Amino acid sequence: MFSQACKYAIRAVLYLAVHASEGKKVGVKDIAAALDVPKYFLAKILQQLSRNNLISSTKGPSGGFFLSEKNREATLKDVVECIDGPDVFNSCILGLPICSSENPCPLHVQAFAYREGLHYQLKHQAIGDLAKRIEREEQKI
Amino acid sequence: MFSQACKYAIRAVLYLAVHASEGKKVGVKDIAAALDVPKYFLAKILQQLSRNNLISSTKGPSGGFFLSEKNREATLKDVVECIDGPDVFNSCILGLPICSSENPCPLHVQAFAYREGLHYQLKHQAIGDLAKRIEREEQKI
DNA sequence: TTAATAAGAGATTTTTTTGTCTTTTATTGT
DNA sequence: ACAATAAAAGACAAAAAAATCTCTTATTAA
Ligand code: FES
Ligand code: FES
Repeated sequence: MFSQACKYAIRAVLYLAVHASEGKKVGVKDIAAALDVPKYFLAKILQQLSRNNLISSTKGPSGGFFLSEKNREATLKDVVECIDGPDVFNSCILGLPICSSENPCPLHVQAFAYREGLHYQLKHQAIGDLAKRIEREEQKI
Repeated sequence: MFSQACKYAIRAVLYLAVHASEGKKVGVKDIAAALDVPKYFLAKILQQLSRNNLISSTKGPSGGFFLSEKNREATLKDVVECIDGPDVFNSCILGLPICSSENPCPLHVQAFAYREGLHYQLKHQAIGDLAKRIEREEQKI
C-alpha cells in the first residue's frame, strides 16, 4: 500500500503531532531514534514534507521540526499524497490502467472497500485531532 | 499492497482459469501478450507458481500452462503468499513490528477491517469459482 | 563576531525489484 | 532417430527504492 518512505512520513508527522510544538521543536536525530528509523533517510522525507508546508522547521541551535496550528489542520491524506503521489487511493489493486466500478477487475469490490475506508479516515481526520486520540488511547507510533 | 510480480501472478492465474485447461494449454508468450505484461518476467513467476503446484505445465510441442482441477480448488491467497510471502495479510500498514488489535497503530482499525475483507475473499473463494464469475460478469483481467 | 548547532541540498552508494537473455531439459510429431 | 517446440533454470542488466554521506546555509547563544 504505502512505500517505506510514506510509512516513515506518517509516523514522523504523528510523532511530531504528539511530541512537538512551536515551543518544543524536535530534531531529526531524536525522531529517528524514537521511531527506530534510518536517520538520513528520514531527514530527506522531512525536507520534502517541509517544502510542502505539511510540517514546520527552523534551523540552528534550538531549531528542529514541529507542527504549527495550521499544520495540525492538514490530514494524513495530504502527507501520503505528498510522498507517494496522488494516485495511491484510486489505482487498481491489480495494476490495471483504470480502476472503476463500471469496469471492475475481479478484486475491485473488496479492494475498493478497503481503500475507501482507509481513504475516508485519512481524508476527514485532522492530524491535530488524531494526535489527541493517540495520546488518549496510548497508541503506538 | 501487492508487488508487481504478485499482480502479474494473480492475473496470469485468472487468465489460465478462464482460458486454459488440461486439454487447452497456453504458452507464456500468449499469456504475456494477452495481459500486456513483460514476457520473461512472467515466465519466472509462472515457474515459481508451478514449482509450488499452484499451476500446471508441460514441456514440448503443444505444451504450456494450465490449471488442473486440483489447481482450481486453490485460492488467490495461496497465489499471493507464494509470491509475496506469508505476511502480506497480517503486517502493520505503518510497518510496525507487530499488528494486533491489542497494540494497534493509529490506522489499525480501518486498515485491519478492510484488509480482512480482502483477505476473506481471497481465502474463501476457489480459483475455479472465481473464474466462473469473471466469465459471467465479463470482468477485466 | 564567532563557534556551535541543526536543517537544506546535492551527490553517491546499496539494496531490492523488475525485466532480459541464454542455455538446458523434456516432450512431441514426423 | 530427429527436428521443432516449450518450459526450467541460471546468469545478467536496468531501474527504482531505500539508505548514507558531505557540504552549504541559516540561526542562536556565548
Ligand atoms: S479495478 Fe481493480 S481495484 Fe478497481
Ligand atoms: S497495528 Fe498497524 S495496521 Fe495493525
